[in-house]
Amino acid sequence: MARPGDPSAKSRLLKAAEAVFIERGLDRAKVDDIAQAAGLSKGSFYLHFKSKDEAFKEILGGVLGVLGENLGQIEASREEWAGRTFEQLVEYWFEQDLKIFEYIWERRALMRLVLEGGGSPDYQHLMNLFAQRAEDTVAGFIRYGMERGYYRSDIDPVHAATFVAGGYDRVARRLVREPVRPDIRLWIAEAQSLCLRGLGTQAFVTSATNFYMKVLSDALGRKSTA
Amino acid sequence: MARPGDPSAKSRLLKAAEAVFIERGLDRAKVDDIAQAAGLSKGSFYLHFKSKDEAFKEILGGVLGVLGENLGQIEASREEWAGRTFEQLVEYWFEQDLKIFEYIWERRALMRLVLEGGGSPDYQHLMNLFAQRAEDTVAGFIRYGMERGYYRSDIDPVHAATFVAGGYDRVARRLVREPVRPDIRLWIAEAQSLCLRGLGTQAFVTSATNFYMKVLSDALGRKSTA
Amino acid sequence: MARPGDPSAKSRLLKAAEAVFIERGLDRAKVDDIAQAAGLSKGSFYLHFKSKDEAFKEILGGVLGVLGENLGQIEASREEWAGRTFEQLVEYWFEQDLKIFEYIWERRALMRLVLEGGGSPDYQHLMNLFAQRAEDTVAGFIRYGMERGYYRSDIDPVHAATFVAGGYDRVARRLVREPVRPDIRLWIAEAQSLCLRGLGTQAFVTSATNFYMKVLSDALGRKSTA
Amino acid sequence: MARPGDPSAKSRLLKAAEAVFIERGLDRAKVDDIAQAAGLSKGSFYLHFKSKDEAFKEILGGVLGVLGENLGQIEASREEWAGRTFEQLVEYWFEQDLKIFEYIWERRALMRLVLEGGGSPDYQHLMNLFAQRAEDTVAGFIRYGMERGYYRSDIDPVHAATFVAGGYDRVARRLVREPVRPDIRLWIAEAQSLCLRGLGTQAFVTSATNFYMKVLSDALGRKSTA
DNA sequence: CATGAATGAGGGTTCATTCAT
DNA sequence: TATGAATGAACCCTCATTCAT
Repeated sequence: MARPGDPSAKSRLLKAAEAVFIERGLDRAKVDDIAQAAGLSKGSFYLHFKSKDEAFKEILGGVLGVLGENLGQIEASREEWAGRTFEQLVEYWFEQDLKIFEYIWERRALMRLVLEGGGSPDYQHLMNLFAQRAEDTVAGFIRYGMERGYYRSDIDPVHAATFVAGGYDRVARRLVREPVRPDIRLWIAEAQSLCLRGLGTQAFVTSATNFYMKVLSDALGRKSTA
Repeated sequence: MARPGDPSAKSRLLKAAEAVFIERGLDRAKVDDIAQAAGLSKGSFYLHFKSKDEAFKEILGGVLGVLGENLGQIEASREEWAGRTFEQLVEYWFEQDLKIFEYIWERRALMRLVLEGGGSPDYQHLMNLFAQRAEDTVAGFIRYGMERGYYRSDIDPVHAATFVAGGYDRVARRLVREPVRPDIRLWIAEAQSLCLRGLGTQAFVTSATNFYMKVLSDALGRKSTA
Repeated sequence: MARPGDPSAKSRLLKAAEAVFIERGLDRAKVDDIAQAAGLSKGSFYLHFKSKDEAFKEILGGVLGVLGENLGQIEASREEWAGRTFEQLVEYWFEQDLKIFEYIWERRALMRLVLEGGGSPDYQHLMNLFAQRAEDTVAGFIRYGMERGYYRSDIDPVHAATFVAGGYDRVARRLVREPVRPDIRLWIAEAQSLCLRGLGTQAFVTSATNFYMKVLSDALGRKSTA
Repeated sequence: MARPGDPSAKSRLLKAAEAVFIERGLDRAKVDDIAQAAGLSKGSFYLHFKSKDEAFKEILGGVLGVLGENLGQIEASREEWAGRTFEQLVEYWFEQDLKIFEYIWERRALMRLVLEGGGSPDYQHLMNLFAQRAEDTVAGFIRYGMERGYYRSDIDPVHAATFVAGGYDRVARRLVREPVRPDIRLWIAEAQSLCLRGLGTQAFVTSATNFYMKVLSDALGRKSTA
């Protein structure tokens, strides 16, 4: 029996699909279950998606898109950096990472599915595409930092970016598996601190350390009161 | 066509099944692939297992059995505890946990599959059974400790056991996802230390702390030389 | 969304349906394609036709109707035949057949679909119905011819009609598959000549032969100048 | 319920598939029907064919293979032609074409399906491949005939082959639609005669004409006695 | 009348399971 | 015991048809 055209149909299907994919994985997720979870029929699913895989790709694209936009914003903001102090840049970087990791945390169930290949190896290339994008962004930063004298001049930006991006990836993979919300600020502070200590010139490291010390002591404060 | 009866057939099938389950998950694992990986035919698989699920259950039962045996040994050894000192008991406990977690680490690929439901929710109850068993064992210990005066007398052994067993479970889940072998002794020391500090009487904690201090400083030593 | 009521809607749909049926066959023709080819929506299609099959039946009915009308006209004209000469009758018969075969040629793409069952055996009975109708008409003629002494008296009109109708059918089937327009007059002359030679009395055959000779020599003339 | 392994299963499936394809076309043919017509289940069909299309391709490949072999034999026999007279060559050519057209006639139901695209346009390219092959063979002949002086020297072999191959194709297409076995010898004689008259030098045509006259008069003899 | 989102039966394909050899 | 052809349930996807707007 037909229903009135419902403009929310697709978003309801996406939501339902996400839930079912998260619960059962790409393979065990039945299109029928997704459709019914959205209050629709199997046929309707195919009005909005070419295939089950397509729906998964769209969900995947959604999160990768948000993450990509964040990377884009960071890159776009580079022009404004010229007038800032070390401390301001470190803080800006910190806030950006925080935003990204908060998003990952919020959508951790899906992100976990995504990071683990969606129950299928067929989508690894999308992840790889995004990983490359992230690595390129990191490489751009490292080059910028080297030009400004923040980072040591003997660094190979590409190799360093590979390493740093790999580190972030690992942190994200751990984050999505945390049973309870960890202190994300602390995680980031640790990761960034590591990067800075690894890459930075003496002056920059000293400068940045103050910022991270504060974050860490705040974190300890939170921990001890928690 | 027929091959000579091979007594190793079943164990080869189990090994092959484990490998294929780990690689592809329960669903994507084809019986044909398992049989061929064991150098046998699909038909032979069914001579040894009632179904694919049965084979999975048997593998699952294997690891849970080993873990269960460990729990059994601990429980069985309780009679011998009477004549031991605090320190000896703590050390004994530590060694038992170490043995269990080493086993989990060795079979981490399979354990991961197991802990994550084998790619299917159908086996969660087996996991739950084992979890209950572990929780009961823990509760038994807590009661024993309370009787002996090691643990505070205001503890609810069941609630406490739930919490402690949950903690261990989480540690195991993290362990099976570690990309490189972590310092398992350190992990256990931290977990046990937490339990003891949470549960123990003052005297017992002080006593045990020496042991854990040693483990921790050994761990730091390992880390700094690594 | 809604368009103004358009009285041409149904005829546009019929035209579009015919085109799509011819191009893709009954099965592969999608209602959506038909509707869009008519500049309408799927829903509109169902305002005018109960089903896709119904639309096909209507198209089929259209051509069979035209052909049937021709048969009807021939039968209805029988009263006027009394006053005519052999030659006039032969010529009249020739012109009627010509009209029918010209129509078949004009609509050969559709007729081919029709004659081949519309890509589906479900409509064979409609064809059979028409075939029966044609055969009955032929039988009526044969009886008329026998009464008048044109045809031999030892003919079984039903059997003969079956044969003759089958012959015509075959000619039609061949016609619709001709890549270029053949000399339809010639085809008819040959078919009719065959019928007459098979059925007619000596006097009638002689009489009619003159007519066919003329057609044939005209045909040769056309061929030689073409 | 399992049956004993039957080595004839695939050939029975092919036979059944051919029958069902011929009866219903590629689209309306259900795999289930094919399997059951072969006394097997749907699943068994997929033991022998990757897909329904694959089965069709295999059948198609079978007939095109036989036809291709015939072309191959003709080409391979060219070395032996040197010592022969015109008449012998013409007769040889005639017999080869006869063999091919007899085969087409024997398998006309399938050939018709093939020539009409199998109810689907997806296999046209296989037909086109074969058509090209045939055209190339014809072109080879024309070149040979020109070298030997049988054919006029002002011919473009490629263009001529295109025309001749197209003619043969049309003859085949008509043949497969004949309701009763036509006089294939006559058809070939007419086609070849046309080719020879179109292509041959005066001497060759005269020479060949005798042969064809004989075939034609035999055909008339057959017709008049039939 | 027109629309197009919604429906669900139908059929292709996969693969766990059976069983005659 | 070992084999692998045969089976058929299950699930994805298509598209004719319905109906609220």
